[in-house]
Amino acid sequence: MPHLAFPNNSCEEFRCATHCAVRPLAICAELNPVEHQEFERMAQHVRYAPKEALFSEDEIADSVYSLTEGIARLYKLLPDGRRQIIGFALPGDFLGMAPTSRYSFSADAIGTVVTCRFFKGPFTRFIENKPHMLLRMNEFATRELGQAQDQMLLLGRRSAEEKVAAFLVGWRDRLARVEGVTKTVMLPMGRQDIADFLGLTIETVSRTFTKLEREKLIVIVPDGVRVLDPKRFDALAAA
Amino acid sequence: MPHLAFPNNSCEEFRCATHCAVRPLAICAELNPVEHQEFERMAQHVRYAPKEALFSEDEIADSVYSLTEGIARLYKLLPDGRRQIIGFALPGDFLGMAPTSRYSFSADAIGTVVTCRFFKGPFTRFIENKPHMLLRMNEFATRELGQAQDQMLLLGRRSAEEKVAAFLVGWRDRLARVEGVTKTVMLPMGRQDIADFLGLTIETVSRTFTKLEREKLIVIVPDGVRVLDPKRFDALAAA
DNA sequence: AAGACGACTTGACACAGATCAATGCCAATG
DNA sequence: CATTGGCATTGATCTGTGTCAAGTCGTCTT
Repeated sequence: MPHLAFPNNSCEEFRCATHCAVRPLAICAELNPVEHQEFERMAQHVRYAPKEALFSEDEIADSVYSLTEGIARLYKLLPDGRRQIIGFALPGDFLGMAPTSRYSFSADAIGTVVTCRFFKGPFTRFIENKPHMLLRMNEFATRELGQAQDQMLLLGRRSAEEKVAAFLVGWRDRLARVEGVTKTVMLPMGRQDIADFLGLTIETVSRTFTKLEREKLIVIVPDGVRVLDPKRFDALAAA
Repeated sequence: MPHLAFPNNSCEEFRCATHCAVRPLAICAELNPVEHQEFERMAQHVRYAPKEALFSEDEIADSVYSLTEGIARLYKLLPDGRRQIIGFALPGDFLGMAPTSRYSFSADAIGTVVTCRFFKGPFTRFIENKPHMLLRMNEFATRELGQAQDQMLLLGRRSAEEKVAAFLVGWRDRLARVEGVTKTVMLPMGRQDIADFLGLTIETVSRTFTKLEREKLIVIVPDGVRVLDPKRFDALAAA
């Protein structure tokens, strides 16, 4: 089970300020030292085992989370069990804001995950008189909304091959923000997760990977793919 | 061409404070009188003819908009012309926030539309030291994000019949917020718009309407549908 | 009133992707 | 080292929705 660049070493016993590798990306990036200390005091650092739930749809949304290590899958279910993954959360991502008092989706760990957890009451009191923090939350929400809109275009109007190509390009670019640029794209999630993210079946995802490999656009490696022809590949993802 | 309850009467010559029917729903609902007066001074009240663009994807995003009358369609295009409608904006909705300096989607009027337009510079300066305004923007963004996630589930995992039923139920409930509860659901958008919203073709949408009518769930009327069996209908939309 | 136009509906057929079923692969386990 | 169980792949077939092509209906134009 791969953890990408987010290893298993223990986190709880350190102050976030001194170790948190993704701080510049996270919601708390712009806090001054004194604010950050107060923020830290509100935080619980929580570790989750692979497949463990951070929270589930329809539960009372009492907490928000800043993901610091690992990757989470965010999804919604239909009553009959059909699943739509609405996103994968990376270190630095902020989770748990809901339009109602209950979570509007479920989140669980892929591999090991570590979060900073904040109870909503103290968190709300902390931010509500800090305009720069509110602006940052707005930035995060707006970026997520943009991603959601891109995904609607993908789900509604792209072919299976375009979906897979666009997914790999988008994932590669998001990984680059936390891992730096790499030649092979790590895929910590399974084929079923990719299928449920792209609105396809696992078989179609598998066939499409194979097809892209036959066409010499990618090579499939354990836990990832290597992109052979980034030019042609980006073109396929955009079209 | 229907305008629902948002008639064509001129708006520009009134102050928003004295006439704006959707003020309680809008971004500016919680401003105190003095703030609101300043806010008003920054606003241009702009009227758009049917099919006219408010703004287009990739343009420099110099303004934000509060929709006060009429309905707008928000969409993204692929290079080959495939279109995905990412939402329909109703009075009270707030448009134009983008994750970059350019609009991430296009918006144009369905029927006649009136907006309050704000240039981004003054708008940002106005809100950046008003926590209650920033909180309200967060609420709006979070609500929109929730809608986008529901739509991903719809696009990725629902059948054509479920898509159409869920669309009608969702639209009916959103209309109820501005128009009040009605027995017949007005549909100011055309079949092609509905198709591009649901990730279907116009033919499939048309056939599905006909099928729902044959099954005595709805009656198709000019510019809308009447829901006959709300119980059974809501069930279909949820499942 | 006749024509033209745009929006919608309907039918026949095609195909991308789903479904069903078998097989392969490998890591964990006793 | 054989067995198990979880993924992933591949093949054969089916089907929901797309595509193509007529139609219908209502409204606007002249």
